[in-house]
Amino acid sequence: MNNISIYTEKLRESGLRPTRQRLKICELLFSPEKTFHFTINDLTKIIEDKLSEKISLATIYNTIHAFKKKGYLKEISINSDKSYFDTNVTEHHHFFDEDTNELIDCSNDDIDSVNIKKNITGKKIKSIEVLIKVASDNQNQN
Amino acid sequence: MNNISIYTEKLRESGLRPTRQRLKICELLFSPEKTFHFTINDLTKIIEDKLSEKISLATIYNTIHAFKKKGYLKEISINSDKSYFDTNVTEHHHFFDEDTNELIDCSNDDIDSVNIKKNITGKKIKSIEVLIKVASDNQNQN
DNA sequence: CATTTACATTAAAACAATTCTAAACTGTTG
DNA sequence: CAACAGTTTAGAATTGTTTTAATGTAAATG
Ligand SMILES: [Mn+2]
Ligand SMILES: [Mn+2]
Ligand SMILES: [Zn+2]
Ligand SMILES: [Zn+2]
Repeated sequence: MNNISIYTEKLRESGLRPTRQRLKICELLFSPEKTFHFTINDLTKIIEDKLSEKISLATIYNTIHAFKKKGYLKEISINSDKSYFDTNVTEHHHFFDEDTNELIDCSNDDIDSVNIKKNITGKKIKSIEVLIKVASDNQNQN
Repeated sequence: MNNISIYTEKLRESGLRPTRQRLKICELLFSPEKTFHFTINDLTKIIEDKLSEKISLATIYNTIHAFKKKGYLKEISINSDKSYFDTNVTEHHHFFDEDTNELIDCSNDDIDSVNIKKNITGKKIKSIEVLIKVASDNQNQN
């Protein structure tokens, strides 16, 4: 099947024209069968190294932000060093491996649903997400 | 009671000598009856404005990091713009008000305890924390 | 089809948070 | 007091991110 037209649609939905650069980014993000987590730096490296392409940082940031705004990507905050993005846009929880700095999806089967009994008055709950930090047993957790 | 000796002890425990600047920081962090959340920028502002003191940024960062390492402060990741710190070092959950960018402790009474059924093999769970993002009902959530 | 216009890409500059550096300072110890 | 270890500081450097402004591209207009 023609993925290009899917990417084109996603770009249009995000308010962007389907350019060569943006289609390349789409291919990296949306063609893998499995969802994954990445930083802008990861993505830039892949574009440079694996694709031997050159897409300017500004274009990468613009495109990623447009997708995030539209809901085609999710941003995950693990630490304040950098932003992580997630191609799995469903509401879900994460393990964060402090040894490897790796972010791993927590299947809904692996956790009981979280029940909030009392909310802030006048506010609506937008999301409930759990972050489980893990590390090797015999590790010094700084 | 003499808080100074408590602060001195905390500093020593964190591997730092009790200097005038560091004791000032201790007072701001540990004398309030209620715990609170702050950014380095918040803290710097308080020192400058309310205390009319001048403590260099480097000293502030050093001291906060030493306390964090020792476990006298906790770092909370909400977004990647800046780090939030918490004087409540117990494991607990947070509401984050997207309208005001305010971080609010979620009392343990307000949430059922989170039950993880399956963990990553060979890893130990270091913490389980829930982040509940809230916003005004009639708000555009970008 | 030529012209206008809107949108894109880019390199580089600007920016903000954080970390590092190196020199001056302080307090303790021999 | 002299030597030393640790501290403070201003400012420089670094890092991730955003903005700018010049140039390019391609859809829309007539
Ligand atoms: Mn950090
Ligand atoms: Mn952000
Ligand atoms: Zn995920
Ligand atoms: Zn808290």
